[in-house]
Amino acid sequence: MTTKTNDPRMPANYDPSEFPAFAVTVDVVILTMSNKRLHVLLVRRGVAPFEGMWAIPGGFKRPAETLDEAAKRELAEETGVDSASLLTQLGAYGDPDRDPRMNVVTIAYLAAIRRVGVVVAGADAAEAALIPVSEVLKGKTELAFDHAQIVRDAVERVRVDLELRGIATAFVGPTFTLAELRAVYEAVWGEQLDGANFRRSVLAESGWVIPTGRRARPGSTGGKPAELYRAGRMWKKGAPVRYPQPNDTRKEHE
Amino acid sequence: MTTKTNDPRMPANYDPSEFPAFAVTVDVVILTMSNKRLHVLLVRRGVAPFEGMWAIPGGFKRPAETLDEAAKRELAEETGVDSASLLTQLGAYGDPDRDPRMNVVTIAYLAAIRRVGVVVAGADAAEAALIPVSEVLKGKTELAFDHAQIVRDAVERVRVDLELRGIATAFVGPTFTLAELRAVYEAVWGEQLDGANFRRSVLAESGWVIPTGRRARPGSTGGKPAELYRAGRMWKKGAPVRYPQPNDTRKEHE
DNA sequence: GTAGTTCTGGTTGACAAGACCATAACTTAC
DNA sequence: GTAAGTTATGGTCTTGTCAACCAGAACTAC
Repeated sequence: MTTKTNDPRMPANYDPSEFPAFAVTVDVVILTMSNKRLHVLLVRRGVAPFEGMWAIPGGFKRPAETLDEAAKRELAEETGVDSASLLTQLGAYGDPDRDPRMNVVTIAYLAAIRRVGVVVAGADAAEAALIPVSEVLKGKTELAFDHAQIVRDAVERVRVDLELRGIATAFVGPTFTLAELRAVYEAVWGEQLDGANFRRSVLAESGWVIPTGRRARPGSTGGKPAELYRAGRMWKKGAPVRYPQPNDTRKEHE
Repeated sequence: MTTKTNDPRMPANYDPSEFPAFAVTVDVVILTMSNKRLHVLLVRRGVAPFEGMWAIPGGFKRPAETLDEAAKRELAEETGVDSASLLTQLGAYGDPDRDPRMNVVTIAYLAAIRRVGVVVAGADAAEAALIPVSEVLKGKTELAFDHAQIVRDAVERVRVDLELRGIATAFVGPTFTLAELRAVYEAVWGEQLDGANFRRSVLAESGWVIPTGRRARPGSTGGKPAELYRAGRMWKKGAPVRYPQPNDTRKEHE
């Protein structure tokens, strides 16, 4: 047992020159849409511990960089993307035994990217792949360390930020149809949204999406070609689309 | 010396046994209501650097404790409160030069307490006091390190969590009147709220506040004695009180 | 007693949002 | 070519929510 929950030698007041040393890593939960489902980029660990298991990419923070810079670097190393449309801090994870080797505090970041270009397997990673988040949430894909919890936290964060800040455009391309945008909401929330009402809500907030005047090519199944939009500036407050609240007054057939 | 801000020998791929060492501190932004205004508990630093300046309390994380435990410990050491009504992680701060002595990554926590009991000046702190947050936000009270930014982030967090999760009961006593609860919202948001509408909104959410049947003593200015409530369980989703949206700015588009 | 203050319940009007329908513009199948 | 299917987009209707406002109740101070 390596746990020393109560170390009697630990003084109540620390001497600044004699602090406990920690390793600090910055890990990034990289989310993207693929095939109408939310996916997370995972790497298969090539080294112990948890060798052979899936994990979210990351690495040690360098002393001369900020946390944001470290996250940006990790994202670029892993995907080749150098400018994420969304990259925010998610939280810190520092349980004593989360890494069996040593004391590690991890700062987790959340990244949303439009499309994964090259998926690079780094030095510690034997393989990299996009895994549906549902597989992770259901526990069908086990992750190393406490990374499953981190992914759960990341998805929950996306769910509320989608409603609160409307970060949906981070998941689609530079131009997109409203159906594509709606697919992001539906994938993250797991709810069907009415196309007409969605359109009205999104367009009501001026400056959120901007029509380009051009039209998309209809899909192979036909249909009226949709107008193409591009992302406007982001919100100041409130969001155009709300998470559907079950109306108790709806008809109760069965 | 342990500070090596730029080590050219740092390889791109780290060896796990040779990671850069960081000090990890856990600092707590302790907020409370006093005299109808939001206050933050600050300590005056007794040691260099920033000796004599105000700072938020905190200390080094111990290897055997979790981050949450560390925050709880710091809060107890500083205030004597052992069970905060609200204690959540706020974010991580790790800019390279935020501490001139060495590489320090700080995990900031946000605590809301009902009343400050004993304010203890610790080993590093010569003095402790409650300062109105407005003084910090306006820059009238300068803080050590990047603590001013941390306080700003904490207040912003409270503003949205008040709406999203209804954490207002964390700031009032075990029993309270609706006017007291309303004062929390008004202090944090800086907006006047209609008493009747506030009451309706709060009571609409069942289980959020529970009437005790007793009545408070009217204040010295008279008035009908208000009913006393106690906090129920917290929310699952949505909040009973929404941030007032100015209706006139809503019809700009078109 | 009257005046002032606070709490509490009621009403109303504007607006937001979901359910649903209708039509337009494309596809493929025949 | 026509018919059928699919998607986008605009419309209507109904319901619920919320802020503004009003009125009365219950206290204190004088």
